[in-house]
Amino acid sequence: MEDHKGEKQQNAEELLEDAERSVINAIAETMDLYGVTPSIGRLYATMYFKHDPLTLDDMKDDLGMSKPSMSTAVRKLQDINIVKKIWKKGSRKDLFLAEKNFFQYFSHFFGDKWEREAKLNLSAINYAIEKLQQVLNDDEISEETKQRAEQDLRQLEDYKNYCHWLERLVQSVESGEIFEFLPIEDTKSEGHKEK
Amino acid sequence: MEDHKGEKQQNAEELLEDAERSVINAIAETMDLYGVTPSIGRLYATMYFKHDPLTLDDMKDDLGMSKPSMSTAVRKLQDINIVKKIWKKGSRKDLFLAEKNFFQYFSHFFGDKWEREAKLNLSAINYAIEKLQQVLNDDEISEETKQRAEQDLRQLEDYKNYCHWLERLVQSVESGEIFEFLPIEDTKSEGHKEK
DNA sequence: AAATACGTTAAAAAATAATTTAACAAAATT
DNA sequence: AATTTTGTTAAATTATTTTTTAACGTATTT
Repeated sequence: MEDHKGEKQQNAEELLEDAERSVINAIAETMDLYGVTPSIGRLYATMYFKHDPLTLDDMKDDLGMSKPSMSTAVRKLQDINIVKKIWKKGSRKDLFLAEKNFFQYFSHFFGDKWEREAKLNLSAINYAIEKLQQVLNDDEISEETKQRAEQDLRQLEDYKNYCHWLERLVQSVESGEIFEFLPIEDTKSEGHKEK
Repeated sequence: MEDHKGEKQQNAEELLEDAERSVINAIAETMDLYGVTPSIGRLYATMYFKHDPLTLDDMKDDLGMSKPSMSTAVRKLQDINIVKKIWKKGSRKDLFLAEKNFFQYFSHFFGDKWEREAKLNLSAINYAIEKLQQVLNDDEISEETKQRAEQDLRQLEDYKNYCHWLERLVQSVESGEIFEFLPIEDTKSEGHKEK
């Protein structure tokens, strides 16, 4: 009945696993909310609790998945800049470490997406505005068509303003300026670890 | 060779279609970026250019899809609060109208997600912190396990701060306070239409 | 009251996406 | 130089999601 570990010790390890598991699930579910697939979310969440960098084989063992899956998953995480490849003398294998500062995470994740969103849409909007102006500059066009063009144009000007606003949001997130407006507060006493 | 519409008129209509199509594609692609499926994104984008409310049959015809698809798609758009059901005297059919103010869109879309994210994670974090404290309060636990618990605890305190920050971000987005920090600027001369 | 119109749910089919196994190429070790 | 290790790509498989067709229930009209 007696094991090599004390039962208290064993219980403590279970508590710890349990604690980590609950947060891992929450993180993965959160990422799913923004279109990151559950497996990739789970990989990030698992790495979040690792204090040393992981190899692809470590990930494979931790998640019980194949190595090619880990390879592609970790690349996606690198693409959104929340996992970095680490160089370490001696190790032949690639090593990966997760970004643990969620403010950093937030900046990369949303910053990149918003930037892409603004660029993508501004390009389409400008193209559209040009076409609409061509319609409005022609006299032989029916009133109905012209009105629709005008209405579209008004709407797109608003949309354009939104895209520019997004760009400024990105800027303030990436520069950290936003944290002057919405400061990072510490619920616990000690000073916050910033990079 | 001559049609019932003047060829200029016909060309104008094509330009207009072309203009709208380019923006529709951009909006749908953008929404896809955040995990909204292409069809649902395309539906919203199509509705964005309609100035009168649409019925399910209108949508069906516009997108060339089945009515049940439209029914479920429009419900998802209602869920993220970017499409509203409209009541209109006389019409038996349900009528739907898209939110056209993208600042409003932004607030609903990200506000709701961030709120959910914060709540979900805070709940998991608090659960985890409780477990970890149990480990730390027990004397018969190995130093190694305790250190891991302490490290997790420190990390989770940071995570908690992030979640609270998210909550305040939501608040400032929903109250409109954020637009004092990052004002909505008009690239065109006229004043911006606010609700 | 019977018939039609409308929206939704359920089941089936089709289309996508995720995952694995196998094959490969590059680098390091023996 | 031959062999092993490592990471990635390609093809095949599996799983999931999306979409449709069919069936249903409610309300409206005739």
